[in-house]
Amino acid sequence: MTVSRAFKRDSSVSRETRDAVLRASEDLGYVFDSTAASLRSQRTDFVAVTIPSLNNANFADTVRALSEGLSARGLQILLGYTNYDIHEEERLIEQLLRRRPEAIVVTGGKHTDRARQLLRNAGIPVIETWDWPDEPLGHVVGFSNAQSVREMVDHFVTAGYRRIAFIGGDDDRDTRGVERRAGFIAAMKAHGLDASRLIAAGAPPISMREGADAMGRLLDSAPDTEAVICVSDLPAFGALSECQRRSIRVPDQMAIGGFGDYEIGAVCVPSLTTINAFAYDIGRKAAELILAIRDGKPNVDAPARIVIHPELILRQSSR
Amino acid sequence: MTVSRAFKRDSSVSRETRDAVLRASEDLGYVFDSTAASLRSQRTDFVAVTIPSLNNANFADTVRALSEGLSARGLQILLGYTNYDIHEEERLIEQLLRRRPEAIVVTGGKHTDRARQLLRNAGIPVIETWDWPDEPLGHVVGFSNAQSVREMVDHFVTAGYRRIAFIGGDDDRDTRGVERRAGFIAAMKAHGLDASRLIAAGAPPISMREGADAMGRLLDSAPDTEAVICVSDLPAFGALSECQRRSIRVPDQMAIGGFGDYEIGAVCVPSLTTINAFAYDIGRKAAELILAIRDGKPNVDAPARIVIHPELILRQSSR
DNA sequence: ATGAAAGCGCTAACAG
DNA sequence: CTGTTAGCGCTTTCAT
Repeated sequence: MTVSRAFKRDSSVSRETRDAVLRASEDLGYVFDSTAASLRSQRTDFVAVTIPSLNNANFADTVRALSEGLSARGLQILLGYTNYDIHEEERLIEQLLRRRPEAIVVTGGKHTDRARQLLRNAGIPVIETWDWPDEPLGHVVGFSNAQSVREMVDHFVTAGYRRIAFIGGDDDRDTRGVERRAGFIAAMKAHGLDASRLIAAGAPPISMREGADAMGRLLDSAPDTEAVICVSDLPAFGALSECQRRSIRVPDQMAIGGFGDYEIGAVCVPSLTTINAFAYDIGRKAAELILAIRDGKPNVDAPARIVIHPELILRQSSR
Repeated sequence: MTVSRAFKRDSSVSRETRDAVLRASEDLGYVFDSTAASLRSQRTDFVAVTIPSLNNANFADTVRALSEGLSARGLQILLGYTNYDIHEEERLIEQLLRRRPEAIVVTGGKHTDRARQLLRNAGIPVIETWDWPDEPLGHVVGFSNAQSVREMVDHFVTAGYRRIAFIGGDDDRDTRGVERRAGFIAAMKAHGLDASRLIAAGAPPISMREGADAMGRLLDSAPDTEAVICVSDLPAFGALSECQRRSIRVPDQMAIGGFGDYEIGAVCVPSLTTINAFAYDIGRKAAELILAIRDGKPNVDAPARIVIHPELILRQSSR
């Protein structure tokens, strides 16, 4: 018991005793066993997190913020990626819950029925992010992807663009991408404009290369297009690069909009008009929420609805 | 016991019994407790992985390959990031080892003395990656960063460039970056060339923006520079963008080389000469090694020395 | 094919 | 400030 207390810096162990314990541990090569501690105390200090892909700077920012916020309090992230597939997500959630995390943060608001049931029954805080679900499972830190793109379309129309295309994924796995496309279509129709210039760039996540290829097809098939909105800054940069290869001036001959405010959009020439979804803030606020619930803050009984307001950033790729 | 066997698909449980158990579990909302299983069986099915940063496509590729290779065998990754700091790495390794991972994969070959001791005493396979340490702790899947950059310098010199600069970090935290700079200096000196055009771009990881700023300072202070080699493709792209802003033609007036073969280098205009370090292969081979050791393959008693051969990729940013 | 007994390494609860 | 007892939920081992 004294060793146990010494390791968790319990104030009832004298300084000398604790130092002696820690010194002896170092000599013996003893390493504290969290597995046993977790079993007995029923506290794992794990927070499970699922993201669609590791190779995405937006989600990486969210996870980084979560990690920074939670590690300060001794919580460790148990990370899994779903590859943009809700069935893979279901399997992953089942695996993660077996580790008895104390909270779970998922990306997106669309899940299989069984995943929803697993999450509801888990008895831990569930936080859905990067989305604004109709029927949240618990807490939400997110925004409407459709609404964000609608605002960009509105801006483009106000700026005088009429023949606007959308470059996105060619299947419905990326639910945030689907929402963004739906927002594009709804906004175009609201303006009485043709919403049929939809270019399928490949399976999500859409890469720079796929964005470039999609731009090539768009220029071949609908050369009178005046502007294109892309599902993320990555294909938007690819589209820009294709314009450069074809000596098409951006924004004079073609305006381009992206999504996500990736670093590349701020640095490239011309810089990219985009939408900042505040990826880091999403993670930071999710971490704060988890810690508040853990501390039993009085007003956290009701599920939180933390809304992020994505910001339209106007840069050189549009006028 | 029957429930326990049913959950691990033990053949000695009849089909009907197993199905009944699984159905009842679903009805009751039972979720298997891996913590208890781990404690009793002394097998956690965890593999610990440390990387400098989550927001880096190269390391993300390595982790993705690890994850894909290991999850097929039921192993879960316990990921931590060191923020390019070996003291942070020491703290992280200590935390991770408490979870009793069955192997640990670390990025880099430089660690604090205490971290080295912790890793040696852990009694699990240790794999150092992305480096070629003088005194490996165990297994290695990596390459010499210095040698890779030397080859790029050799190529640039053969192509006729003489006044060559290097853009890298301004402290020694990123040990791979330090190695790359050392390789640059050694190669320049070997050719009898001036190796003093070293631009400090900021604290690692060096961003696109920092690369652009560094290029600006280089052009201001040493406008006769003919070529620049960057510690990664990210600052290399930033440097390219700065040249574009100043209407400096690449590669005619300035050649640029990067490192890491990030997607941007293949897509941007002009495309970037770079070095492919085969990030995905590093993770894949580390995963294969872990599985081979786990299966007790006969010839895995000696520490593995798996060498990756980075490849120089010549593109439009150099001639 | 199924079950009983013991114990993995900690910590909660209680005692002093 | 330190120690004793019991037990977290599984799996190992042995028995039937």
